[in-house]
Amino acid sequence: MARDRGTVTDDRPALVVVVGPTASGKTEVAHRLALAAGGEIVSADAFAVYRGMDVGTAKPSEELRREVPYHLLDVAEPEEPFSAGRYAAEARRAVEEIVTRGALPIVVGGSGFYVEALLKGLPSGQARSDPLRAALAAWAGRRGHAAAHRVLTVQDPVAASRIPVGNLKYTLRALEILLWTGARPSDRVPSRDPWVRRFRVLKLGLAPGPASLHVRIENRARRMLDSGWGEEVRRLLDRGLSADSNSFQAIGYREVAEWILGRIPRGEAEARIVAATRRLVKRQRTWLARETDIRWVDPEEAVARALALLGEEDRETR
RNA sequence: GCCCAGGUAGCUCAGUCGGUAGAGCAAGGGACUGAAAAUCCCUGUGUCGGCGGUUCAAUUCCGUCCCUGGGCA
Repeated sequence: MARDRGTVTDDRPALVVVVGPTASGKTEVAHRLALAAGGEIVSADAFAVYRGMDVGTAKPSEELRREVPYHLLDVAEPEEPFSAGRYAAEARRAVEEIVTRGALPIVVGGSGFYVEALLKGLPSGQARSDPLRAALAAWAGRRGHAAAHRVLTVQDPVAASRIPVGNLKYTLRALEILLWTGARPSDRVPSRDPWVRRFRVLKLGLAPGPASLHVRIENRARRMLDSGWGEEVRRLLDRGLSADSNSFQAIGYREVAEWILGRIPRGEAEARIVAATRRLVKRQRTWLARETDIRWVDPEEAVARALALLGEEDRETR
């Protein structure tokens, strides 16, 4: 890190973070880097945390997981709600343990919010209540999103002014913070969390060109449908997983369910999945565009560049 | 060949009692403080199938041709 140059020593352990849009090849890069550098991987994927959701989340195969330890995969049941807070806590523990073992921690994933929660932390304190959240949702269902927003405007005009009336989810979240903590959401300060400062962070971004990325997205959707995604969804439905579950909001699961239930042809499901993935990639790019500390590298050269950069930092800070 | 119904934004369609048109989806841009592969915000000029005619003015009325779907032969 630039600000560390000039210090006499920097014996902090390295922490590699690989980010990039879906289908950019992050998983492969991270895995090869782990093999080359003696690393372990910490997934930063909001849906790969769920057990039994493998094909649709493009989870690394059993073979890969035998070659390199993976963390933060399969840590929750699909029926469970999950959260960025829980992710950050467990991922930090995983990173610390990897370092204790003397290995290189490599965080990789496309959930920008989760990566941020891990590195920068979230506002302190327990600020989530599922029962309250359910009650607020039921209330808003009767009264409407405009009424919910009006209540927020009275209680916290600053927060309300930042949230469009149509964004019920954000409005309810703000009311939840208000009712649960008693503090105004707009008064919550971003945590000045020192956790990440104990590492030399190397943040790599992978960004294939739009044309090749689109081809990769199409191939990926077809490959996933060919590799048992239908059976996977069938198993989830058979075990009674509700389509309203958080986990079932992952791209493709509803579409695949409609396909295997005979409501739409497979080609239709595939086309919708491709379109949804492209929209996701757009949102991911927008998110990543504001990060200033990413070193963008060619996916082909990512591993070599990462190894070089890790070595360079060692030399500079020796 | 005849009879119906259509041909309007990339797709599905609405609409103009004649004054050159608008929704949803797609696409593009953006936001993002514990649901994030989620949620939300912004962005709509297209020979209104072709050619003629009527009219100050036609995508809108009339004629004709072409195309699509359905029916009858």
